Amino acid sequence: MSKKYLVTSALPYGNGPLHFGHIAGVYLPADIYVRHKKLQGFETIHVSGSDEHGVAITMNARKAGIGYQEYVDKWHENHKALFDRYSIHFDIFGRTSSDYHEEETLKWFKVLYEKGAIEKEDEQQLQCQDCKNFLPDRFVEGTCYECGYEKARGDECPNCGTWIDPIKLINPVCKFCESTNISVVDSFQWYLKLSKYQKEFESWLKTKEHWKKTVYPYLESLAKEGLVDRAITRDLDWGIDVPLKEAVGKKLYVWFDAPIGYVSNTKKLFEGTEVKYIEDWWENKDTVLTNFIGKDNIIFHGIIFPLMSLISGIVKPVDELPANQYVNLFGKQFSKSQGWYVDSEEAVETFGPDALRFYLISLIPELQDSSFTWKGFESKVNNELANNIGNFINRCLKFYVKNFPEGVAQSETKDFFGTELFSDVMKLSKQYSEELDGFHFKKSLDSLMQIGFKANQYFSDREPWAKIKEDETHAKETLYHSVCLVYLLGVYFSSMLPDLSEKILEHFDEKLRDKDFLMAIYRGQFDDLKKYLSSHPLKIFKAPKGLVPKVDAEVIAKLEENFN
RNA sequence: CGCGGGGUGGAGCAGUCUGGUAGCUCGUCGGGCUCAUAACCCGAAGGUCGUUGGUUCGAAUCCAGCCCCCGCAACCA
Repeated sequence: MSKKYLVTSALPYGNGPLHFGHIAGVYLPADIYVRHKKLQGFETIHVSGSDEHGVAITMNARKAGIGYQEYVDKWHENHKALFDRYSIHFDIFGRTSSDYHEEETLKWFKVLYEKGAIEKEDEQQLQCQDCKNFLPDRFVEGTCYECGYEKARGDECPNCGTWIDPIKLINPVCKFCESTNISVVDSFQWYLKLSKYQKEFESWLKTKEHWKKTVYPYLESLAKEGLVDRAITRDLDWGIDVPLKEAVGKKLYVWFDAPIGYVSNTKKLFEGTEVKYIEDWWENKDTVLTNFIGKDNIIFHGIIFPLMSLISGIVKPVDELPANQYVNLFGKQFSKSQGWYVDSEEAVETFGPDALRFYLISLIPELQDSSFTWKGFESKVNNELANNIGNFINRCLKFYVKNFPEGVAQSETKDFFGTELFSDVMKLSKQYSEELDGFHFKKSLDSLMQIGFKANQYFSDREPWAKIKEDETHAKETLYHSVCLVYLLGVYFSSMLPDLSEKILEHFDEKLRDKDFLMAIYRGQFDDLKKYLSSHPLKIFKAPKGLVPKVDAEVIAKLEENFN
């Protein structure tokens, strides 16, 4: 049985716009990986959806003066539309406020509860007596009992760094309604007893030593400190009801149900088909489960959800966790409220998906934070994508159409597949593919750029513009081989820059755009192509136009002004 | 002494596990070419690899200390 790939992207929280950090850190690499695996011929699905529960959503919906559902509806549509503009494709993009998700989540709760992994525990917490909200962490501010700083949050004092116990805060203030009428109330919540499964976790984690060094050592150190039980219920009026009689008014904590969203959305994807979402995918030993996430999610995807999976036995735990670091904006974290922000929707409307995807790939923070700048965007797109790839395709196709409008037959030239050029390109494409398999997106893109460089070098060395006057056969061969390279570039770019790829391939015969045909070439199998070329002249139907438009320096200068 | 990551020519990064003349892309400078999106090709300059000390015939790479930056710290989704 050959492998199949179940790829998930962190469910975007339905609470605000997505910025370049989300795109470059999670969704873009996931999209590229999925396209890559599909092109290689593996059965692959990309699952994600909106994460629509939790306190932050209730707060912001109230602030916006609209209902919770209406609020999350809005962001769900917004995120979907944005992904579409960036050509980020999901096989399903569902939502956690749906019935099918609630059903799946309750199943998990029941199984975990029956296995003794969930227990009720008493606790004290702050409650605002005016708005009646419970006040965990940052929903309360007050004076630090260690250093006297007046704006200490319920989780941490920004002044002295003390880890705050909110109950001990002096003069607490409710962040929902600014009331100071706050009292300590006795309460109880249900806890996921992770500490009971320390051994199971450690032996599972040992099988993940190959995970990258920003992930494995971190998890290892957390395991060493000992797993901590976590409350998975909340006093809220939005979310999934805790399915226990004594839990009236309590909801499941958003982080309990969010990762289950991967499973529930898969279920939804195959609804009404023969496919069994658990047996065929989530439990299948041939499935490689990969979670694309940002570094803030490592605990949930590297400890909590894997343990929920191991304990419940409902699904198998994650296989690959290529978590990325953060993309900053001019060196500082994105912050909508402080205006340190770029509207990613406006950006893609202005520059199109190819340019942005290209730059964002180079920013994928695989091992360390990276930084978005408009100047960087301009220089990367113009100097590399446009000048190297765009210009090569342009110079080559224009020359070809002008001088050989009827195309060139293979019999008129030396066999392309026997050339050193071809074997060089094969080496690079193999590298490209292997780097992608290992989640090394930047290096992978490098290999593609190397193909572009080889192509330009070949074209220049052979001087077809001069040869055409004295030795037409020579020029013909150069162009024939160069056009073959253009075609290969079109094929290889289909995982990284699908829009550009399509634009390139549009210049070729319909047969050469056939999906199976492309997949074979992507995998390095050229029999079909050879057969086609032996019986058809390679013809380009139209001169290229605006394949990779350059980014306008003046537009960039204006955009850059906002960040001085 | 909370945890993790990072500090490599002007910029962005690879190399560190498995020590052995410091590598890539961009930029800069010089040359070539003119088919092409003032693009492309060839060549050159530019780094005591954060810092101090240690191990070694030899350290960016191993060990110890220190300095600086970023993130996380499990109820920020």
